[in-house]
Amino acid sequence: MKVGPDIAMIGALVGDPARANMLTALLAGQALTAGELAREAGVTAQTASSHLSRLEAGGLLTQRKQGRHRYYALSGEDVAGVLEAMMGLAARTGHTRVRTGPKEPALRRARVCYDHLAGELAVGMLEHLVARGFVIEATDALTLTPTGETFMQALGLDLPALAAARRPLCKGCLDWSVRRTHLAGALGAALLDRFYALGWARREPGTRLVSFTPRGLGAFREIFGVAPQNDAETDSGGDGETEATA
Amino acid sequence: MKVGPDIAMIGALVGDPARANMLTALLAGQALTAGELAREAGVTAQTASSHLSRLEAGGLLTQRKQGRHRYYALSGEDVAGVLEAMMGLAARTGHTRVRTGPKEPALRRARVCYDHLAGELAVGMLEHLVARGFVIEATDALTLTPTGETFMQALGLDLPALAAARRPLCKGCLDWSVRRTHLAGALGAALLDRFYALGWARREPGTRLVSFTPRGLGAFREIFGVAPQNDAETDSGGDGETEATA
DNA sequence: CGGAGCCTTCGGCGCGCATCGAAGCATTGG
DNA sequence: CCAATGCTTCGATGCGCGCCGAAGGCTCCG
Repeated sequence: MKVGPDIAMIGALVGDPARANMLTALLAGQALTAGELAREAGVTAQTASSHLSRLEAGGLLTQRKQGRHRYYALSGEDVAGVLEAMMGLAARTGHTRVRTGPKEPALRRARVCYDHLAGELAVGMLEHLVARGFVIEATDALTLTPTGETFMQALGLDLPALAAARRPLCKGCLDWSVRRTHLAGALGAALLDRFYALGWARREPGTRLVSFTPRGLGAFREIFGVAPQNDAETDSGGDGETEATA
Repeated sequence: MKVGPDIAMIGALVGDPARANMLTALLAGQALTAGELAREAGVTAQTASSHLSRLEAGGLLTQRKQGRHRYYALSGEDVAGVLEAMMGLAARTGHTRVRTGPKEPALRRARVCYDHLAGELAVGMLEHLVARGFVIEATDALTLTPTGETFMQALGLDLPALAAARRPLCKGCLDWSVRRTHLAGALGAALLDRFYALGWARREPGTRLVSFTPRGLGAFREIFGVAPQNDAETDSGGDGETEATA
């Protein structure tokens, strides 16, 4: 009985602004040091330390010592998924400023979600994969079909290696901007890596932005049939997420 | 732009044990009164009231006045989705025991709601009554038409007696399985009684379950045109907690 | 109408915890 | 060895808010 308290613990962890800022910063997928997270959250190192151990004790974060640094990262993809879902909720319930910030549109277009692609492009991609029968979308479960495997291998993915990993191959992740499922899991991560390797896109350092080159966008659209709309540039710069404001 | 604080607000709402209990209680889908939720959360009515307005202000709950009760329900499927995702997280991080409620499907199909029928069967029945012009459904108000009166009398209902009662003849009542209105009021209660009398169905003692006999289900479907799908059995007893009562 | 049930608002109490200053370990580098 | 950096622990402070008792508003019922 009493499942309430359990989810309350998760909620309470996310419920503090400082911790929420840390978590959203870590949504970018890369591990950050305690100091960076403190700055990100706008609190002192002591306070951040307290928050971080709390988050780790709660199972949301993993920690790795390296030299005199302590690197923190989300403990898993599911954490990222829940956070994204909560962002979506916050957006829908309208208690968030709908005021679109300067770099919002680009984020909405293509960004990294933990280790895979998110945003309109990602949603469109999955949509296309499903339409062509490469992926089957049941309730909450995604499966790669045999023809889908062929397709992925043609893209240059090493499927056997992916299948060998303990990690689930396909997973759905709710996208907060589009409010639709996009592809996560080992396959989602591998695809994003492939896009980088092909020179189609690259990370904007310090942000969650994924910016596609014109050539990459063209290739992406040709293969995945995602609607055009050029997002083109990203102003970059900026701090690390959370803030921005005009 | 502060996306952090937004998810922090959601988190904080879920983060309080009392509120978390309310939310998980509502996760079953059915709307509950403020009092029931107070009991569910183990707090007094005043405290619950405060929590509920907070949850409503936060956009997680919707509220509907019905008589001297105030029914609260999750504001949408996405809220339920986020809550379940959080429960999943809590389960994974090992800070909880998972409890799966395997008694739900039958309840979803047909159950008693106070004194009338609820569940898919009930929603389908009202749908049919409206489609055939026996009942007119305005916003929040249901009216029995003359042809509807004839129909009810053909079923063996004593309409004059029902009309004589102080109790409103027709009333709408929220149902969670289809998130639609089903028929309550004196007519709804009389219909359920009639089903019992006809031997179509009977209560499972100690639960809210209403189990139809095969013959009764057939007759019901013939008359009200509700989609087939045999509900077959009802498992075990279950606790019954939350709700019910008279 | 008056009484009862359901719920909300108001006021005050008290705990929890986020926060920061200062000090204590650890690691790196000279 | 000492100094510097990165992070943690300790202690104290203050605010937020969860909680309930009491009182008021609605609604239903006889």
